[in-house]
Amino acid sequence: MNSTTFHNHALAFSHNSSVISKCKSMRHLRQIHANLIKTGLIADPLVASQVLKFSALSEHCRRDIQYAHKVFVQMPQPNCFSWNTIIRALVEVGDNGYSVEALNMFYLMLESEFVEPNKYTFPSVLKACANVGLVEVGKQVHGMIRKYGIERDEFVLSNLVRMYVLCGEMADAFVLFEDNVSRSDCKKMNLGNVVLWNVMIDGYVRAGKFSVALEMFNDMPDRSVVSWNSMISGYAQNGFYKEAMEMFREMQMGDVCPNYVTLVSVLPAVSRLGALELGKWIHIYALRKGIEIDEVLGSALIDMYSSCGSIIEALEIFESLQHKNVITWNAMINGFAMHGQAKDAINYFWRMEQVGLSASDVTYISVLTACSHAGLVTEGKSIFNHMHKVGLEPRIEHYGCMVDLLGRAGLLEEAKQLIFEMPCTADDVILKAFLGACKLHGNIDLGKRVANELMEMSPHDSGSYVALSNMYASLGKWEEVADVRLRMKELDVRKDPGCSWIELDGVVHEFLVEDDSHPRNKEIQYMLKEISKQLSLTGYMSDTKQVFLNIDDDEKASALHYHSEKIALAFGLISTSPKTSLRIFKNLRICYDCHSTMKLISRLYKRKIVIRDRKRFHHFENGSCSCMDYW
DNA sequence: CTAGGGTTAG
Repeated sequence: MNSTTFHNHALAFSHNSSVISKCKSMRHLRQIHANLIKTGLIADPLVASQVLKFSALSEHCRRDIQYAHKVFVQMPQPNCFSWNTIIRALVEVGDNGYSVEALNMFYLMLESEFVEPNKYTFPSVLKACANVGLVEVGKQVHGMIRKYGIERDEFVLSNLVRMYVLCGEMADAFVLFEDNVSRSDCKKMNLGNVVLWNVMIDGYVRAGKFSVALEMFNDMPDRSVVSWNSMISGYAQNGFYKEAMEMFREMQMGDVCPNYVTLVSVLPAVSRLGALELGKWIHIYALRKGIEIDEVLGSALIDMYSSCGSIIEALEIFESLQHKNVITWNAMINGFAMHGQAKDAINYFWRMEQVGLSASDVTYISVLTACSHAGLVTEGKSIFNHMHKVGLEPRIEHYGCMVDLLGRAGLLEEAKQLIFEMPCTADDVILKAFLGACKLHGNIDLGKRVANELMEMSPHDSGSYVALSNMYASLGKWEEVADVRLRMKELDVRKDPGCSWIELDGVVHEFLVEDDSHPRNKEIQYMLKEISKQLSLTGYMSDTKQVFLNIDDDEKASALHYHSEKIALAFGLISTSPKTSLRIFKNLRICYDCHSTMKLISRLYKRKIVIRDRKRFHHFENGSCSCMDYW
């Protein structure tokens, strides 16, 4: 190559390189690529690498791994950078990547005599091992890393530890972690160090070892936003909602600011606890901080608002989102389902298909639940059939919805038939739905059989015993009730304690059945007496049919007055100014008596009362409930 | 060229 052509070449390269770096679409890249082939400039490994890098890893547009692969295999002598690029692209594409392909590519790289893997190669290779859970391969790779003497590189090291963590080998991860953390001076706690702690914390959270994770979290010298996020999402995903929210609160006391992921992680906990005030704060925080409300954060907000009783605000978020994916629609449809707005759920279900998104299996669960809670049998059936039409195989959850839909509507025979006909074997949830229907429609014979089957299936689940006992109680068969209770005692099965909570000024107050532990218990008790006095003035008689105990009517009535939602209600009434609406949450489903009481109170005290029970919302206003007494 | 995320039958 003489100096002129070299000069031209260098010019051409810098020109093409900048063209590629400004490239915004694969279409555009193809044009440039074609041109490079025509002019022969593609022969320059640096130019070819740029083309490869764009098609494999561009962040401006959808990557095209197939195209990248074609570019790569046409390279006569790919350099180390090219190998690293294609391996990383293979690991990163899609959800779990083409990890096996990436590993195969890595093996080819090892065989190539022109290149050696370097510290940029191994992070991707380790990720591939972790993705497919190949610890043995990971260990071999670990050996190679040692041989190359790059084990101490912070990126290599953190990926190495993460590989062990994701393969469930916490002991191996810990050895590496400890070796490297104790080695470093306390003075220079660098970023790589925080990452190692974070990876370990994440590992313990994944392994369910929350106390170890927390201990490490407390011990670590420096916490980044990721450290907080790992703890928060770990708690939230494992049902430790209070802990997740507590962490989030604590985080705000410190100097690390919540980011996008923090919000997305904590919102499910806020939803489950119904902490609307905090949820609103998070929404405003995102707006104030300029955190983009995309379809992911948007879906979490929709779920939060609808789970906290504010379906209108949920809808506002939904409408405001430019990009909506299936999960966004699901969150909205599920919101309608929870609020008993079955017609809306169904409308949005069809609208979703109109805008070209196909409903997922989750969508069907939500829309079928909506039909079930509203008694829309015909609609539910046709939507269930629609599933077949679009080629979605109903899962047991869908059959569960249908059994519930039919059973609730009193079509017990049809429900039973479906249980026999469905391709999967009935699980406890299906039988519980059916049992609930038997109970609702007073079919004691069928109910008894299902309850017994259920008790055999899961003898330590209190549900079947309670349902059976309630069925007997409603028929006044006290001997049988005592019998069921004896069986429970023998097997040490306990009724799930009812629990309700109410959020006032951002603080969640929790009440159990017959709870007298609240600091304002005296006033609460006084209010409860006042309520029952008011109720009896209207001639209301407690419905004691569903009381679990065989005691006399007076005692039963008082037992009902101490259901946790009533205590929470009394507390809400004495703690808020007149006309304020009250939102109460309950871990179980609301009982018939509490439901009637709430209706009356909404009229007597002129309060809107919103109750979220285990499954859905009840909006009480002026003596009636949004569920139209069908729940 | 490291770590963290949303919807789901009783």
